[in-house]
Amino acid sequence: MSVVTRFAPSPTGFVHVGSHRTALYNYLFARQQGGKFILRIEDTDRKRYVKGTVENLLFSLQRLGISYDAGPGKEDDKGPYFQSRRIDIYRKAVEQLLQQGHAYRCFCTAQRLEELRKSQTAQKLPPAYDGLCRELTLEESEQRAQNTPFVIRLKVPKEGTCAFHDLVRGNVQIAWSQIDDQVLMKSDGFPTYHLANVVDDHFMEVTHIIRGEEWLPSVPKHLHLYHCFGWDAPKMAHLPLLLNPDRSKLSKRQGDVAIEDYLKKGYVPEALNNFLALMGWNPGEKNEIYSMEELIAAFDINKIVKAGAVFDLQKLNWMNGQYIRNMDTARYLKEAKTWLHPERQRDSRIETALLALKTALNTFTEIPEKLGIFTGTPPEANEEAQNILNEASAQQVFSEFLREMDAMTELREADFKAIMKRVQERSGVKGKELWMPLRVALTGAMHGPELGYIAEYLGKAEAVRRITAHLKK
RNA sequence: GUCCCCUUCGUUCAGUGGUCAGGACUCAGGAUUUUCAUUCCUGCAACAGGGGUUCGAAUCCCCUAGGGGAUACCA
Repeated sequence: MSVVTRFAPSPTGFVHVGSHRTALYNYLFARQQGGKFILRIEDTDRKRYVKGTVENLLFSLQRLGISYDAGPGKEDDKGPYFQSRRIDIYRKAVEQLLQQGHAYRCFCTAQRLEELRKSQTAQKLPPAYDGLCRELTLEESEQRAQNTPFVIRLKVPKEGTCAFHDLVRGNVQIAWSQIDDQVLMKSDGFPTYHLANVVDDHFMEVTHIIRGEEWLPSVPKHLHLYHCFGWDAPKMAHLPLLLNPDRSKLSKRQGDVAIEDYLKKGYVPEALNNFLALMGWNPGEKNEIYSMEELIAAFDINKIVKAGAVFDLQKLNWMNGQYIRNMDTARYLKEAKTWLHPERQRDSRIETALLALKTALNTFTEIPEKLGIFTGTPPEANEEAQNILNEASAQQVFSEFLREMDAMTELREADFKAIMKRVQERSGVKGKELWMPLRVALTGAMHGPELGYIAEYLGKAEAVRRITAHLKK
C-alpha cells in the first residue's frame, strides 16, 4: 500500500515553526516513499477560528516549497479538505457509534461538569467525567435529546491497558483507567478533534500519522475509535517538541515562533527548511547543508530523536548565511534589493555594494546597516586611522593613486587590483601600508568590505575627491 | 496531584555491549586575505545521579532526580 501522510493544522493563528516542521516531516516522508501528502484544515472550533489564517498557511507552505497532492484548492474524491465542510460525515459516523453502543449522549451541563471537576481536584483525584449518562438507555437518551442539549461521548473501556507502537517512541502503554470518556460531538453539532481526525484519516486513507508529541496521551482514544469503527489504525510517529532556550515549549514570549516572522526577518526559505529538518533528526554526516531533494533522499523516520530540541537561533543564522553565500548572483541581487529603501533600489551602482556584502550577511535584514559604509558619509578617522593617513608613505600612495585616476575615465572593481599594483610599483609601498591609507581615506574606517567594490561604488570622482581631501600640500 | 514521554559537550545531532565518546553551531587560537567577512586548520567542551546485569556499559534492567507534555463541549 502506498504511503499517505497529512498535515492537519487548525486555522487559529500564525504558522508555528514547530508546526511547520511537522508539515515538513510529513512531506519528506511522503515524497521519499513515493506516496501522497495531503493538507487538511481542521476548523471545527468556531470560537477559535481566526480569519485569514488559512490564506496565511497556504502562503507559508508555498513560500517554503512544500506542495501537497490534495487539499484546499486541490480537491479530489477524498475531499473536501476543510473539516467544517464534512460535518455530515462525522454525524453519520457518530450515529453509528451511538447505535452500536460505543458512544452515548451526555446531558450534563457545563455547570455540573465544572463542579464535578472542582470536587475531584479538591479530593486530589484526576478530573474526569464520572459517567453519569453512560448507562442511559438509547430510548431514554433519544427522548431527552428532543429538548435537551447534549454532547456525545466515547465509551472508553474501564479496565486493562492500551498498548501501542509508535515509530518514534517505541512501545507505549497507557491504562484505560486514565482515559476519560472523550467528547466526540459538541453540543453545537461540531465534532471534536478526536472524532474528526480519526474519521478523516480513515476516509482519506492516511497510512502514517506524523504529529507533535502533545498528541501521544490521546492515542488510546483514537485507537479505540478505530476499533469501534472496525477500521485499521494508521502507523503513528509522535515528534519531539521544539523548545525555548529554557526548555519549555517554544512560545511567543521568548522570541519569534511564526514562520512568517522569520520570512520577514530575511531568512531564506531553504535555510529554514534545512534547519528545521535537522531539529529532531539528522542523517549523521559531517555535512549539514541539505537541499530539499537531499533531505527527501536522506530522511529516515526511524531515526527521529525522542527528546525535545531547543530552537537555536545561532545555528539558524549560520545556516542562513551559508545559503546566502551559496546563492547564485542573480537571485541574491534580486532578493537583496527587496531589503533596500526604494530610493536605494534606483541607485544604479547599488549592485556593486550588494555584491561586496554577500559574504558578510547572515540575514538580509542586515543589509541596510552594512550598506552604511558605502552609502553613508565616512566617519571622522579615529586616532589610529589618523596616524595611518599621516604617514609619509600614505601621502605617496595618494599621489600615485590620483595619478592613476587621471588616466582613467571610470573606476572599476575589475581594474582595481591592477591599479593598485601599479601604485605599488611607483610608490614602492606595499601590503598594509599601501592599502590602509586608501581604505581610511575612502571610508574613514580601518575595516570593511573589499576596497575595489567600495571604490567602484563611490565612482572615480568621489574617490578622487575623498583622497584629495587627505592630501597634504 | 495523576498519567505518559524524555535525559550524550552551552545548543544540536552521531554513537543501539568493547570508540581516544564523533560531527555541526557557538567560543578561543592559528593560517590565508589590504582590513573585515569568507575559507581552511587546531583547540575547549558531554554520557543527570545511584544501584544492578555483564569479563566489559553512554548503550540492557531498576530506582531517584530533573525537564517536558497531557489531563477541555481547544486543537
